[in-house]
Amino acid sequence: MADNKVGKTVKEMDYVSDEELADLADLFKIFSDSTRVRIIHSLFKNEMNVQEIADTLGMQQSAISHQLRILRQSNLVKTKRNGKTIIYKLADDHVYTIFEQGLEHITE
Amino acid sequence: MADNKVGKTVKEMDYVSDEELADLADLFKIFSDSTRVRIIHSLFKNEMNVQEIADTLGMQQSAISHQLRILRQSNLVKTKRNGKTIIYKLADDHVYTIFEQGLEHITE
DNA sequence: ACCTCATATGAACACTTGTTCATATAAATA
DNA sequence: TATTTATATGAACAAGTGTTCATATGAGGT
Repeated sequence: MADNKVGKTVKEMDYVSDEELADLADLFKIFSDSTRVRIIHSLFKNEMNVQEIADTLGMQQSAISHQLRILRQSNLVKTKRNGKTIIYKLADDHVYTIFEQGLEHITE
Repeated sequence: MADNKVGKTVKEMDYVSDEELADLADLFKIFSDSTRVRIIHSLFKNEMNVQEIADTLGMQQSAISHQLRILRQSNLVKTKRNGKTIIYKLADDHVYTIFEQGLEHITE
């Protein structure tokens, strides 16, 4: 801790394995596409079905569906059925914090 | 705020422009490569010159130098000269917080 | 001033990624 | 059960990315 140049820690950052660091990179890779970022951001306010998301972003249903699959596989979104449509919502609010930190870095 | 599904905010997440969201994606894109993540992580402990980083990661000097250029252009690392070598250090400790949040998400 | 050597750069390559278009799938409702 | 329709999927393509190899650059030390 004493030789830690960047100050206090919440989770200790020493001794993180290369595998964990690779997983970390994979997580950030999901946030590295603006379509996915816009999808996530739009889900902060309301849960939505696929077509609503597509309409909100002004993109094709297929493109959105492909991206939703990636978000699903990473357990970042959850789904539930409502009649004929499938409604997407964020899996947890961890992403919110990560986005906040990122935005703070950008707008400084 | 009342209709915010994910709870309290530090920085308000409503009304973020598409341009800001694109910038956010670009920031995460930098963290989406495991080499860059490993470089950043190794700089948490000590500042290092290019060859030291390459040796630490077991990679070629050229590969590291290419990645350091990306980190430099994003103002994530700073350089100073020490004799013949150029020493890299993190520009600020914002990255540390972002990494922590990411690691917490992974290890939960 | 001239080497030396650490770092930076450019071209080439294989690999990955996001979108579109066309179509398959499957649950709902008549 | 048949039909409808929202969503998912696969192939194809263009664009982007990270590494290697070879070489340029330029500041340091003599």
